[in-house]
Amino acid sequence: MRLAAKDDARGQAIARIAEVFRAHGYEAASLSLITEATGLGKGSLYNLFPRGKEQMAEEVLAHIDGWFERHVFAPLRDDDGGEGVAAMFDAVDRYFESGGRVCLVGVFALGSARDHFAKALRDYFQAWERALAGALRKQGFAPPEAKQRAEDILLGIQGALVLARANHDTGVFRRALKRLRLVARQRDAC
Amino acid sequence: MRLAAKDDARGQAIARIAEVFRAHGYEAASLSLITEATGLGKGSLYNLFPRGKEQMAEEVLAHIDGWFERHVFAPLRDDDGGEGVAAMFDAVDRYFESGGRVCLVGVFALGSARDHFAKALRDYFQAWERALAGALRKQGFAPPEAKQRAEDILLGIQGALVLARANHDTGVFRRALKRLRLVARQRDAC
DNA sequence: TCCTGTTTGTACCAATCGGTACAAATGCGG
DNA sequence: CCGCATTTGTACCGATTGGTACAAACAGGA
Repeated sequence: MRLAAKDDARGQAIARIAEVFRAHGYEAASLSLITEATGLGKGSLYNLFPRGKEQMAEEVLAHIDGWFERHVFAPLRDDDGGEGVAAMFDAVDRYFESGGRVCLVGVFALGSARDHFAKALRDYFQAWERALAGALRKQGFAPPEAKQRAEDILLGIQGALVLARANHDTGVFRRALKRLRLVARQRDAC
Repeated sequence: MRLAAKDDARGQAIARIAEVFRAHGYEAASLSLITEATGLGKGSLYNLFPRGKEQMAEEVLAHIDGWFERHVFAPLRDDDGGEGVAAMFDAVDRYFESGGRVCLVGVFALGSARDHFAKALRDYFQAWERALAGALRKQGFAPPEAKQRAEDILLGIQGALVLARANHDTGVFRRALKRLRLVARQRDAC
């Protein structure tokens, strides 16, 4: 098999595995679920990821981090006008399917897998918060204010995902996102 | 054993089991973990909870719901001045140990256990939101505004718990709670 | 003190867990 | 078309899963 094809297979597998982890958490994502979701047997799975489930989770986290780096963090950092923040909200809305999809990093953070992947989880949220705070500063917010608002926005997104999933209602997420867009713009919003 | 003593044993067991579910989620909370945490063997466990893990989770959820009903929802409903909302924030801060303890209902909501306990999860958040919205209306907020702010406060608490746990930092939770207290009071806050 | 119903520890169950071994199937370079 | 390395399916491993069976230990009432 060509190298590019192998990378393709890896990429597809990682995407499928990510959805299993997202829906079930780390511990409950059994190899049989992963086998079913990917169509790959144990042989293939352990050929692609010799260190097993742990490596799968690491690569899934790296994959997500890469996606956010490309579609969220980088646009925020390269932002000159105010369109970086707006782009972030658009990307977030698409990524989480307006609250129908949950945050894998949040799922890992709440479970007992947190300790094992502590660094990745922390890095993800910190990178996000720093990029967002930077963009808010460029919009004229004072540094402490920008940092506080960035934190509030991240926290609002995560909370909205929890409530949306608990209530089987994506409306919560959509309303929250609309309000958080204002928090990032208006000087007098909370 | 006297009936009161049996109820005592049940109560203690439920509290211990709750912490296991809280720390590990539903699927990953194995009977051996529960045995260890409670000091009760399988015999005792299945004597107290004949339907096994499922029943334990149900009773844990009911126990939590009862606690919030007594310490949060009822004070909110009986509120005449503004002290009901303040009491809620105090109770929440204590209960979640300033972000050091996670929300079991949130953990269940994010995991695959959500579908099995869907009603309990939904009821918990809806009861909370309604009680809080009612208290906010009594403080003079228009009904839609009160509902929106209640939702934002719940969502903020859940999000703060996720971030606090991901970052190993209870500061996020404390800052969020301070800000949310303002959201419940100030007319011009977001 | 005996009797009876409850509580508890232990052995056991089939099923599944994550992971390994390895031979057969596969695909590519020559 | 051949030879060789990679990829894959399958059988298997010990450990652990949630749950059951049941006899021994225990309790309180008479």
